[in-house]
Amino acid sequence: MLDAAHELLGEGGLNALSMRALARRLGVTPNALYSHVDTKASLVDELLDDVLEAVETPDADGADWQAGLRTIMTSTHAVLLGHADLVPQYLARQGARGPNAQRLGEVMLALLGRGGVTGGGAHRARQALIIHAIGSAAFATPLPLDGNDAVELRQAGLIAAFDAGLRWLLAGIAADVSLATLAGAEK
Amino acid sequence: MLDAAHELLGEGGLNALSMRALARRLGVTPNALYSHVDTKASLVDELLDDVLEAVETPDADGADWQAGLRTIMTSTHAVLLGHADLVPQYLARQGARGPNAQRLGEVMLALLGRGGVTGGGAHRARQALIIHAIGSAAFATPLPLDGNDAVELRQAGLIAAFDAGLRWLLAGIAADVSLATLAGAEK
DNA sequence: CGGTGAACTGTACGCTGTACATTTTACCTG
DNA sequence: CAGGTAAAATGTACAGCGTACAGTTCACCG
Repeated sequence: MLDAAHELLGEGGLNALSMRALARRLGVTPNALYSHVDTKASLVDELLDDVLEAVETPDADGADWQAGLRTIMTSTHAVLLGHADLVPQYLARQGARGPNAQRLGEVMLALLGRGGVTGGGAHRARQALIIHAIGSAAFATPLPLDGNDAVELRQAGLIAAFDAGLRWLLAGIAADVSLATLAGAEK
Repeated sequence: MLDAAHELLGEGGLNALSMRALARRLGVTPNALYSHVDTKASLVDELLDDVLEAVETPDADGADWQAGLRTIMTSTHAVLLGHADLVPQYLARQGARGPNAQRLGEVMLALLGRGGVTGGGAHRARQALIIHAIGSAAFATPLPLDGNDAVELRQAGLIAAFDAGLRWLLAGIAADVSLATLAGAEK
């Protein structure tokens, strides 16, 4: 059933994913779906988290924590770009409901911790990174009226902007750590 | 009519804003609305841009361009927080359709230019800042199931995270300018 | 006074999510 | 193999949605 839902989403976007269309595809009456799913919103939540399974998680114990974060955020961004319809929903859900999202969040915290970012600072840093990744993907959602070629051109620029923003954020986070270290050394 | 739409939005969120409900409030049949508005989506677009009128625009020729950007982004963030329902839509629209949004975007470019950020770099910087502001607001959208007190507590943390991210971005943007200046001096 | 355009109405279509009571199906236990 | 039980699917139904279409009212201007 989730498979069929993903198919519909891929073929006709979020508009094509109605309970009735999904039931039709499965050769079943619409209400049968409610034996497997509480509500349409929760269905979308599941789809949302499914998508994140494709995100590439770096080894949390690797050498360079910043590179690790860059990998995970870039991969998240790329994956979300492939599911533009879902992204606005995602932000409103704080991107943190399903198990996959949770796993990614924990890897991020671990990486930050290995860089010396802990406690409230780590949560703030993680949130800024998440917002940047999801927000950038949402920004790339093609408007219905744009042509296909125009879309691709725009996407190249958007990816460059994503990359620049990601570097700024990571640099800022790392700089804060240095500051804290210096302040600690002074004591 | 836009006033009535804003009222509905304020009272019952996006769910309460249906063409039929709006018509009811105006004492009119639903179809009468289509003499004033192309489609519901375009109505929402207008509402969206209306909201941005409240954003505080600093003097683009003021002393400190970074402070100016901080003001405009913080104000945007605060304004959007008051209209949580609209924010996800906003991101998907690239927040750049209406005249108010356009005006804000130009002020941002002007401020960046005064800091020596120009060309493609300025567009990337602006985009990162916009994404951060809108994305942070979207992240703060209260989930239906949360209690009111829990929401307010969370919002305090979210605003702190917004602030931290904003500083990181600005610092990164400013640092890039210094680098470019140094590189230019070397030539 | 006649005409023109905007505003509005009534009717209608096809779609949405989902509640309720009922029936079919699959499986486990005695 | 028989009987019970729980999951799954069904038919019917409701209230709502956005909006297309054709026709009417009405204010205003030449």
